[in-house]
Amino acid sequence: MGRPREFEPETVLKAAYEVFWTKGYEATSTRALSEATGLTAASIYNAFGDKRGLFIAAIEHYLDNTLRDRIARHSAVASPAEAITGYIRETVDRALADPRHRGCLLVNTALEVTSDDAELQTLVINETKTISAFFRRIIAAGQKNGTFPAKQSADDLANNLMALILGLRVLARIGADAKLFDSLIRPSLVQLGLRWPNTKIA
Amino acid sequence: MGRPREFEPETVLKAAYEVFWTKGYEATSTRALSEATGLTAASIYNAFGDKRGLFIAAIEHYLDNTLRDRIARHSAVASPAEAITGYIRETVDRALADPRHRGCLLVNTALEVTSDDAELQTLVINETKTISAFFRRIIAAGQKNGTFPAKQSADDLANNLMALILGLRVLARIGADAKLFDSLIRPSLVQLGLRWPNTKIA
DNA sequence: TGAATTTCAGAGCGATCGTTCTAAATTTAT
DNA sequence: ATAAATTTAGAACGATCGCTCTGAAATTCA
Repeated sequence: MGRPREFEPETVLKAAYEVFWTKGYEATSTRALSEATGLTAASIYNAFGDKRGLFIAAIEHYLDNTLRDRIARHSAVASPAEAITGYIRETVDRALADPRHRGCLLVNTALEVTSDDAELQTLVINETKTISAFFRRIIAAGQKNGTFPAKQSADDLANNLMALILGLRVLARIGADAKLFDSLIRPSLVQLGLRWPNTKIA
Repeated sequence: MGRPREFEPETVLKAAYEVFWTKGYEATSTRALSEATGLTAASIYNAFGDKRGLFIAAIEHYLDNTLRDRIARHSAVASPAEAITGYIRETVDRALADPRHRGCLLVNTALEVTSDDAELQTLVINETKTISAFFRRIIAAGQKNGTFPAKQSADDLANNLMALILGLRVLARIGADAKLFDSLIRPSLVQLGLRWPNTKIA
């Protein structure tokens, strides 16, 4: 019944989050979204309700493509040590590879939009919980099999890494370099008994 | 020569950064700034050039009042251990005391405005350097007099703390609680040989 | 006192904002 | 075929945006 949509939701959401990621929520106009997605304003409002609705859908798609995907891949790694260093390595490399220093859409959003938006606030909170839960699982497993020292709780160590990642994302946004990333990561890994080799410059 | 200004620059800048802090740069209208400062649009543009000019002046004033002031006060403390725990304690307490979860204006700005604004980008970068320089001074002194272990470089430890503070500010913005703050801070302090007591709930 | 100078108040500028409307196009169900 | 349903395109809506203009008020130097 009715005329079918002419666009692929995934393509549209990808295009949309790229714009939001680059310019921020407030600075992104609905016209810019029309241009980037190829949809007219009517189609956007028909499918997503309003600008904020598209934003939330786009963020969810972003999280599936980046953060959640990354956690899933590194959760499947056999060694706890490799899971953690691999995850952080990938985060750093991605940050260094982005010439536009866009940081993390989730973190950017957290700071720009959430002050009086409870729904977005919980969305961001839940993702930070997802990150520290990932770290906690790996660390607990590593402590159990003796890879990691067990003097501190897996909870504390995981939250410490999670906050460090958030800080790293802030620094990524303002264009920090490999040397700084390596430096700030090292201490938090040392206490897990891990070495953090310097990032090789491409 | 000419009519004198009727406003106190400090009062105006304070009122301005309160608005920017609460709503973000893009979401703050010049009319909101007029209302908050008590100045007419003409006066604002006369004194600060444009919205961005007022923003930069307001940020500078904010930094003097908060971050730089805090660093100065804790730099003057005799014991390196107290300097560091005191600084972090104050940061956490401030975050917990703000019912509006405004986080840090500097960090909020870093993520919202800087993507293609070189001037603001350097402003933010310089402040992160100020923070880690503060930590580095204290840690180096503590390592020299034997308070802190010297196995890791003061540079790495300082950058680690600085990034942790940035992450903490992100979490403050989305309303994290004392338990999470305590948890994430503890590991980075343990490796300095410091204890981090749980925040007492007021 | 009278130019010169600067600030203030408030209306108003064009541009752009998020959003909606009208109507044509395209489909499914009868 | 035809009715019902939905999506498209593109113009257009009122509101608000950052900013400026006009002219009166307030000061300093002569």
